[in-house]
Amino acid sequence: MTILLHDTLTGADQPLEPLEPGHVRVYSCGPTVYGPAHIGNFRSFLFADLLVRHLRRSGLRVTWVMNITDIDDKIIKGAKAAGTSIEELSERWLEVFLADADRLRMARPDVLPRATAHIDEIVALITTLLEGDHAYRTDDGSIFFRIASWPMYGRLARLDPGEMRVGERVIADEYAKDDVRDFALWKGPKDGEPAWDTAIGSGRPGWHIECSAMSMKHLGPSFDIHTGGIDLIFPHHEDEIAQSEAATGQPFVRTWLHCAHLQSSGSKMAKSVGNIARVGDLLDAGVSPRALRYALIAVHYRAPNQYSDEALLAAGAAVERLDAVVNALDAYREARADDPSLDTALAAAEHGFSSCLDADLNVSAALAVVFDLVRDLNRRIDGRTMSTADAERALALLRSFDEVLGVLPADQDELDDDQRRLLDERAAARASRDWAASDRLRDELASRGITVEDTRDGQRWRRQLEAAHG
RNA sequence: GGCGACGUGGUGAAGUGGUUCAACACGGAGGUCUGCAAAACCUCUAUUCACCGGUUCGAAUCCGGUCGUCGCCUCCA
Repeated sequence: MTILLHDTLTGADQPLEPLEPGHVRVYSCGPTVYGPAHIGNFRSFLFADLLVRHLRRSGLRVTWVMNITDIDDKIIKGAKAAGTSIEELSERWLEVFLADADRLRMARPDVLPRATAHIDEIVALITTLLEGDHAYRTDDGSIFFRIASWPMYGRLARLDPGEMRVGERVIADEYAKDDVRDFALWKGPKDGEPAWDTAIGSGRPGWHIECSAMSMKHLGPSFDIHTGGIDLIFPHHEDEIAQSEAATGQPFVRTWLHCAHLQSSGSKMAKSVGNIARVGDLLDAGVSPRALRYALIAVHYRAPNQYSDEALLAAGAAVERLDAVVNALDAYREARADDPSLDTALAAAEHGFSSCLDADLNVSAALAVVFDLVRDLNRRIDGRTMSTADAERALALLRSFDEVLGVLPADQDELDDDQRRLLDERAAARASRDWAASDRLRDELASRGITVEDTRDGQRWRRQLEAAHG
């Protein structure tokens, strides 16, 4: 089926038609590594992750690029404050970002290009813009993009350049720009700031130009999908379009995808609002990374996602429901003929799940399909109507869904020797109907993070939903 | 001031003209099963979709208005 995606530029759902059939090129605006990303940032990264995972599960090859901004005002300021070098600071926070991303099970992008490693490409791009008279130099060695040279400016954000209030709240003559709306491609050298000596002079790259340079370097002058948070539409992505298309004369991006904000206590999660939560802090406090991931991806990407402790608890409960059915299917043994009605149910669920995600990544509806299937499977488990092979096929489908969702426990999860011994002892105690010992051992295992349940298939165990166990 | 998104139950949240359209998850109340639990299952938990008009045989879904919320216009995922 056709995959439809809601393009910010046209405001319409567009069928995904990769420039190279079967191969989708995706660029996502990544983090500025000057401190720990908050979970609002991760909502947008995980939305891209969900997209990439769904495309791959749909049989498409995906090249996913996510930039790392490792030079900018905040990093310079942060390094100064911390008394370390810019390289040390950005390296440190890049590691934290990757660790957080791993813990939230974000697929690792195929390329994680860094701005400081692409100075040549940035300089080349700016040179082209200068030659085309789309850019100009100022006395301090800075180079600006000339918005007046690009009539399409404002299309993405639906802003009329003449009506824009840009400049009202900034010092308009700070850089002696021709027009207050013009934006910096290259920032001239300043005392105490890093600078690169290049063909266009000494200085450092502006923020917008790095994304143009790196996306086109790794994905070509035109590529399929560019993602980011809704707050990047203007000016960041607007500027990317202007400078990229002015330089290449080719359409930059086919489909622009923007996710709405993660909200907390009524407004968007942002450092300046002071309502941020961080991955590391939450996990240290015992929040399950799988529950956190679920909470961040379960709402349609274009709708604001209300984050709260309550939402996190609800997400955890939903994940546990999935854990329970996976566990039950795993333990299920029944020597009987296959139930032909199961395949019908599985096929319907597969179709429903894929269709929902095809429709502009409607993950809420896809999850509804999953939970409908879960209820059906639980009924079949209770009724012992499936064969062992049926249960295996059902489990395989749930694991297949999880290729996109990424919230199920790992497949090959094993108890350690100590836990295994306790579980075996408990089985023996139960065989001799020693309930006191059985209950004591159950408590013992619970204190080690293992929940034990008794079923017709014998003891069934699963890990409690905690950070340490994930 | 300009632009954009949106207002569905106790909470989060699907659904954008009619065939279960009020999904799904969480929470809550009962019940079944169980040595006890847990999990699971069953029943119940919005005659109603911000409000007011209109279009239509028919609207949560389309149109107009009102009120309200959020976002962008400035670094920002």
